[in-house]
Amino acid sequence: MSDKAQKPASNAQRAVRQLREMVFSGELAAGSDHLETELAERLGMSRTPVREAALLLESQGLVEMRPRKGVRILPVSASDMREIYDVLTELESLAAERAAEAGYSEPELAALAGAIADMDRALAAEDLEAWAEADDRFHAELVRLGGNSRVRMIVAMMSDQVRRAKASTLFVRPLPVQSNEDHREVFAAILAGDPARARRVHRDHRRQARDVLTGILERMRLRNL
Amino acid sequence: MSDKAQKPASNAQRAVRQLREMVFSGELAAGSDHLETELAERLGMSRTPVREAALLLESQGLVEMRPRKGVRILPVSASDMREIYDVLTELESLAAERAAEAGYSEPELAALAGAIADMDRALAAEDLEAWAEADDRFHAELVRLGGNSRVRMIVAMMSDQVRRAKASTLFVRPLPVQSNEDHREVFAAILAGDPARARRVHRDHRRQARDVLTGILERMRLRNL
DNA sequence: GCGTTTTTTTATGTATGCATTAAATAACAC
DNA sequence: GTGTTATTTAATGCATACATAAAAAAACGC
Repeated sequence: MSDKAQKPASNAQRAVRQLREMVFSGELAAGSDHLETELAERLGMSRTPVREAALLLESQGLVEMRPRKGVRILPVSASDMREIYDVLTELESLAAERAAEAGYSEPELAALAGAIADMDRALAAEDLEAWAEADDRFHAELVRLGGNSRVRMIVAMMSDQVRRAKASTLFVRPLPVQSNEDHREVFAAILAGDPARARRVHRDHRRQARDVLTGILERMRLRNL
Repeated sequence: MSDKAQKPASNAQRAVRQLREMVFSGELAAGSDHLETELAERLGMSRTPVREAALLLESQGLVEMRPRKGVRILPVSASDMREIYDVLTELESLAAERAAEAGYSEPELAALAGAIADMDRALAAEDLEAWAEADDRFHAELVRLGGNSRVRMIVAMMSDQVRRAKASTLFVRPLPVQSNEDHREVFAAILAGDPARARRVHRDHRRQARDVLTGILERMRLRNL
């Protein structure tokens, strides 16, 4: 059903993928600079595809290219996080509303229900990594159901930007019990075909998340993300 | 106060600017394909900076690069337009809300008021071009006042995508009398510090615009944008 | 003629070379 | 030693060369 990459895939594409991985894993630390030549060597290719990849990542807000300093991995501050969450809140709420309007049948919402179930399981087992993974899945699926490809793209972009910060704060946050409640309610509203409720609930859910996360970030400002 | 580009500006930047112009002016028609070499020649530079520019424009959704077909200028369909307006509606409404929360003083809102005045003038003179320009200015300023740099970027991106379509439909649309009313009301709500009203009014305004525009596009589907 | 295979053409993706210029270092005056 | 100027170093931005692969054209079999 899902064959990701059968074809060779260009070096530039590989560079994008690998650089993203390196940023998310922290192998390229936030705030650090890296010369094009250095990155090219590390990826085993010439500067050209690396440069193209860096340009793309720059347009996505993950890095910044400065004339002589190299590629800088952009840190994410608390105020960045607030901005990003505000965007996510608006666009995901829209997606929730649209999903509720679309009148999906229960089987069509299976993926969403699956993500919720996984989050419950993960929460019970106190497996935060698994919870975070299922949470991502829930939000991605919600946006997919919203049926707006531009919303999907923008949300993916913004999610990338918070991914690092989320990972670092995951174990500092309170157990996301309320979160699971919220997700269930969004799901119920979509299934019931109640757009206004879906929007409102999801909106409040995201606002909540934003405040928790930015609060933590402000408190632990020592280390950059 | 505002010096755009004193320094030489790289070829790649020039390529971005010029290609954008060419797309907006229709010199590069929607749906048409252009080889990198051809564009490079037209811009008087080598393929490298042209390619970088095209890559950027691709990430902004203006063009698409297909392996052997060249750079394709993406057409904007009615359903694209609906997607884009939905995004604009959400994010600009947020900006309006935040602007109202910020409690700007009247002088700080001068640019916004200026845009509204210009729109009134243009409307009275039935100068639609001038009206469209002032309308753009109003929306850009509103988003600036919202104070979220990511919202600003995304809105700018989406606005670019509709710019061509707006130009083509400008003279088919009814005179935007209601539009001016709406803008004045959004302004009043911001000045009065009433976030909920600013959001609601702007939201309705955008929805309205979306329906008008997509309606027209669906009716005149003959020519691509 | 028409379908198939071979050859040719050509656009891209990538590597590489090089001029430019910013930064760093050294030289120097005092 | 410190502030200034000259020199060196090195990273980028761009041009260019080239291998690859896809499409177009030609050759061919029947």
